[in-house]
Amino acid sequence: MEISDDKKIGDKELESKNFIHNIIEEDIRTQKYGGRVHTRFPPEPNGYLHIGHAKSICLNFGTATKYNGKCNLRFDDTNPAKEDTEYVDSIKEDVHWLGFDWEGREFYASDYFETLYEYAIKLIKKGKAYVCDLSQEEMGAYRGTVTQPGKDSPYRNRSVEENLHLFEQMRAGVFHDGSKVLRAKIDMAHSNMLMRDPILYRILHTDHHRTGDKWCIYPMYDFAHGQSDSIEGITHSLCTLEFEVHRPLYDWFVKELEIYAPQQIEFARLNLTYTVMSKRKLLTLVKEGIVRGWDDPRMPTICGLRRRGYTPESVRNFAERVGVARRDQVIDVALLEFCVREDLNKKAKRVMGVFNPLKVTVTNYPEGQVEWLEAINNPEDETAGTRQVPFSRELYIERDDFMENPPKKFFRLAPGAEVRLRYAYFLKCEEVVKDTEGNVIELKCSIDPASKGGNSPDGRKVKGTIHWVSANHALKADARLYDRLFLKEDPEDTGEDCDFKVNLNPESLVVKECYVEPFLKDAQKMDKIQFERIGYFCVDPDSTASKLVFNRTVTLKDSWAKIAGKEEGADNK
RNA sequence: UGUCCAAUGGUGUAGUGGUAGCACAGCAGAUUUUGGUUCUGUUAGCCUAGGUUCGAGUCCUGGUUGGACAACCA
Repeated sequence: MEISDDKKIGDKELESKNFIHNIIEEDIRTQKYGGRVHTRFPPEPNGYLHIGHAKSICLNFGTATKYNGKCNLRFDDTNPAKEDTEYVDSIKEDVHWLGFDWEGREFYASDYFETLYEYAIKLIKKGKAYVCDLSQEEMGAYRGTVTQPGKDSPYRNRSVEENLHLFEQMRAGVFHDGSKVLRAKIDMAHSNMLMRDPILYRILHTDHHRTGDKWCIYPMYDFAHGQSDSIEGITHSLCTLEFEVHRPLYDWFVKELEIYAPQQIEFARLNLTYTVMSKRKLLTLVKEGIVRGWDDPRMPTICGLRRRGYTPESVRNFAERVGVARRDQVIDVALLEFCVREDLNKKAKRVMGVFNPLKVTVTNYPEGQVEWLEAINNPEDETAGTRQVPFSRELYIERDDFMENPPKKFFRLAPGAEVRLRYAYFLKCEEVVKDTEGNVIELKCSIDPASKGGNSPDGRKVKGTIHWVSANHALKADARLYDRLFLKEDPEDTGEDCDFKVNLNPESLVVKECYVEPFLKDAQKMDKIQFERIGYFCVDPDSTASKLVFNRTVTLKDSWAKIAGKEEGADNK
């Protein structure tokens, strides 16, 4: 796979520093690893990647790039019961989409099963590991608690020969699942629970997605991860804070095994307001049909963000801006939204689309006449060029752009008021047509023919410019208006006996039919556009030749909504 | 009633003993054929009590608050 130019990593992302970079620069200075920098991104292939993983991906790959080092993609596949190639494929796609390349260094912990087995033998021979027959419940009891020391297993003092023999038999499939484990012999009274003779291997007669039925014993995370780092020559093993307590064990293994020692450095995982991030909760959303799947545009998964219309650059920029530190972080989702607006503002073509149509008849414009008017595709990018937009006697404008009794600061259309139709004419409202119930159903307006293109030769100013489409030329399309999935900043902030689902936003998806200009008829799936004055959208893969489907990525900032909101608040006082 | 980790504006993040800075959010204004963008200004911060020092956000000690740790998960 090639990485296209627009996915290349920008200089900006290489400039900033964090505490990990400080450590690395010191290590380079002291030649701790001969000046090498080698990181890795180590997902377990048991689920889809989310924005939190994106932070880790950007940190690991970005750090390698910054210091002319390397970053491996390594699948931590030591639990065959949960893992699958389906996830391997999606993870590779997502990492690549983000703009990173592992240059063929695609590794698997399962690649090292044989070496890991030999490492275990070495530990047994040193008297540092033993086969234990305690049941799961018994082992729990022997382990003690965080405030009380554990006690030694009765199997702790088996001879090296017996342990060797038993471990060989474990591998040979002599024992059934759960009947025996291999444990490290460390200290059952250690203040760190993980050092109380942790399990190295368990028996699992389950086929592995890569090694098939070759193994019926599998290494635990702690015995596999650090040694995999060591085998790959990783210098800085970056992981999240919850692995901090594992570090003494990580160091213990490389020391006892007398192998190359990478260093583990922990950083805070990413949390977002109005968002749940745990795999379990995301799975709940999918399984219960609350969202349409892992790539539902409301999901914080990378594939969800992609379908929502986020760009790799915007996600990378976000990862850069959130920073890397050791205190828990809850990032305002507004920062994510800012990042995507920032990128899309530079890239998205502007087009007009009407979401809540109100019919306008231009009474002084001849029936049947059509003019094609020139419109700028992107004021932020001259190379985006221009397009032609059809104008005719019958138009649709946005219902919100007309008020019969407007407040002072309302610059849009009102009886007797004049606005500019973008790229077209000044338009004046002459008459309001209502149905029998008093609802406004149509506006009869006139244009100033001299103002064609949007400026009047007499220098007359209008304060408002509104968007429109020609009724007979407009395409009907579906718009999926996405919003935050949860109503509360902290979805976990629930009453007693409630779970996060009580905080779901019932309007996180509103489907609307809209009218868009004919320019869009050739739009391709995943194309990103801005409907002027509305928001950024992308073309959903569900689109067909006969009907386009647009996903709202994010709204435009709306300072009118703020003003209007304040007026309303004032009225209520 | 344990061990470890953390604490800087609303949210994040810099500051490595010497004038607390940046981003987002907020507020005010300018520009504008998107009430978008852009630009300008502005509100707001070192958890606490001691100690070391000429000088402490930074170093030390105690406290407070928050987090992690008792899967044959990773």
